[in-house]
Amino acid sequence: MTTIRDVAKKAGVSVATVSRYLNGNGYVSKDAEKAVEAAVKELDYEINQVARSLNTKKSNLIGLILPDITNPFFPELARAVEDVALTYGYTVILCNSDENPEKERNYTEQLKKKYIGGFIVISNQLDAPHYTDIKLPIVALDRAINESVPIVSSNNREGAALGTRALLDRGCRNILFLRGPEELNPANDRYEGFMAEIDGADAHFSVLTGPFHFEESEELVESFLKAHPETDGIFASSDVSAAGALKAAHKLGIDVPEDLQIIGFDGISMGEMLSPGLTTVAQDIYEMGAVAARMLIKLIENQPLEERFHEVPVKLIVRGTTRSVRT
Amino acid sequence: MTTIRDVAKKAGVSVATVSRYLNGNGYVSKDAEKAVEAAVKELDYEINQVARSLNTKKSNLIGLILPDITNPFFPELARAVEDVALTYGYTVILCNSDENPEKERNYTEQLKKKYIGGFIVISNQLDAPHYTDIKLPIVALDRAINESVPIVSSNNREGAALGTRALLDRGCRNILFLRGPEELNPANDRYEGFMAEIDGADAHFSVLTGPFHFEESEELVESFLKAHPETDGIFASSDVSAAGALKAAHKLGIDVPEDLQIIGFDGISMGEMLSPGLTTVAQDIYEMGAVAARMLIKLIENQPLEERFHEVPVKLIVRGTTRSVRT
DNA sequence: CTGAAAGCGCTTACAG
DNA sequence: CTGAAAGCGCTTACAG
Repeated sequence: MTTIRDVAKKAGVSVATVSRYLNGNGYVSKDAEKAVEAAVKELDYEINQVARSLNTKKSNLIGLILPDITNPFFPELARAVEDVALTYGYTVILCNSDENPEKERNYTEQLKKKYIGGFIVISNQLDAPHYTDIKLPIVALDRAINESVPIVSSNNREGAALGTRALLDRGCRNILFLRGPEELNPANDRYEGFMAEIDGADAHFSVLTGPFHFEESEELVESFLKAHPETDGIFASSDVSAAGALKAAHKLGIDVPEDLQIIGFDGISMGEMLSPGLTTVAQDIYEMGAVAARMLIKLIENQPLEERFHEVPVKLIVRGTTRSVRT
Repeated sequence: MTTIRDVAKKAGVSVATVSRYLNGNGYVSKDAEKAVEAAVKELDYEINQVARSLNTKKSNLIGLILPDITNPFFPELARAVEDVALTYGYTVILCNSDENPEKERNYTEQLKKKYIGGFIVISNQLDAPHYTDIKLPIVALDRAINESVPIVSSNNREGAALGTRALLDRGCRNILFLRGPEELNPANDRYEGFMAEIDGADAHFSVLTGPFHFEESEELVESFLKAHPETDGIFASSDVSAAGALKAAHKLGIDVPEDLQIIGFDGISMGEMLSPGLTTVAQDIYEMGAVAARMLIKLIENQPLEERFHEVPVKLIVRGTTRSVRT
């Protein structure tokens, strides 16, 4: 392994000068610069990040804390984070938290010992001490808690209004809203968006609360549909629960979209694989991850943030679970 | 930040003794041990991994190199790797390669500078110099290349035979096999398994080669089905392409499973969300990732490996895209 | 069994 | 603009 010492020797300067050259700080004369540049190239020198970290107490590691990469919403987010991290020379550590504060704390503690640069976190525990006391840059994704940490999220409220309107415009008059977990801010925002839009509309509606889970959604919807056969529209606040609703409808022999229209929320790729393809309010998941990563890196590098709250627009993707608009 | 020096002072011993105690190597007297233990507890001391790494030229980082976390096969694998890594005190770095050798090389190079412990890699490039010359433990997943690197994979051949037999047993006599990319070993093994089983069976068959991609599979199957309406069974060598086949069938108004039965391969969770639910040859994806992680950690810690080639069994999960067995 | 000392490969005041 | 030197927080022969 060639070290900064080897480079210094070959270039005929001190290691301090090489270090200054490498870091682009401090003064380095043109001559020295050239000599070092040549030596670096000739020796194929690459800096030892560990040694550097020990001095600077920083590393180019960033931590991505999310509930479970197995949840179809997260892989695309992780991909985006990794892509931009790579661009800026950072490396990402994957941390599945299972929404468990103990696991989250364990990660933040362990990684601080590695002088990790900062965290992107998707969690409901953002006000827990291991985050508030962390003294490291962090950016929240998807789930806002308070003003103190920068956040990027979708416009969930507007998205829900969009989906609701879509159902209404397509003639639905007995709508079931599948509401997500009450401890999730995005789910609550979607609920509010739905309520705001349905309010005053010429339609009946019901709300069912449940997790963003396929089987449970399927069962929930199946029994609801049995009890309320007049239901002609379902707005699920996640694609996975929409898939559950669709499956329930199929099981009951209900024609989608003729007799029942379904709209999901998220825009995960599974949506198009269903039959019929799932109409959904799509988040720009990749964009969310990319923006969050860029924000975090700015924070790490002490650059100013233009905004501490970034909202990514949402759009309706119309596929087979809805009919054409009635005029 | 409290350092080993603080602990030494408080315990009234030298830093060398504290270090020995911490690493459990070298002799430490009972008395010294107690004193250090107490000091560590009292000061809430935790070792600085970066400083340690600089000395040992090792870290408890492991790299997971995979094509794209966005491909539904990989998240569960990543989850398993992370789970066992955590158990052993390791941390995983996520690397999306896009099957691009340049990106892979870049990761292995960059991470070596961080004294990464080793890699778990899913790649077709295992014989590229950046792997063969790496001088670091690596374990291959899913795709074997040669004897030199330990590998864990599914019994793809047997799995394919299993799926083929399932179609035959259920009365299929005109079978389409959706073969995956020819550069993928697992895909080839599945092809061989299919051929071995179909050979001599009282059935016609065709083979279509294509990527494990939803839309392309859908298009491929749609035109095939138009040209060959007598097709009564499709065995796709991935769940995603099976989903494409199912969608094509729906589009053409073909009754699945009455007139056409479909079996996939992989066992990803999307399978159950389809309607009807996808019958599939399921790999134990989590187990594969877990075994690979355990193997890698053994390698990193210089423990003997019982086996350099681990094959994880595969099983048929029967859902709605197949009928009951004809007797 | 234990400690002083050198060393891992960098960075950063400081003096010149 | 540059170099000598101390230091980041550990580990590890080596001598005792």
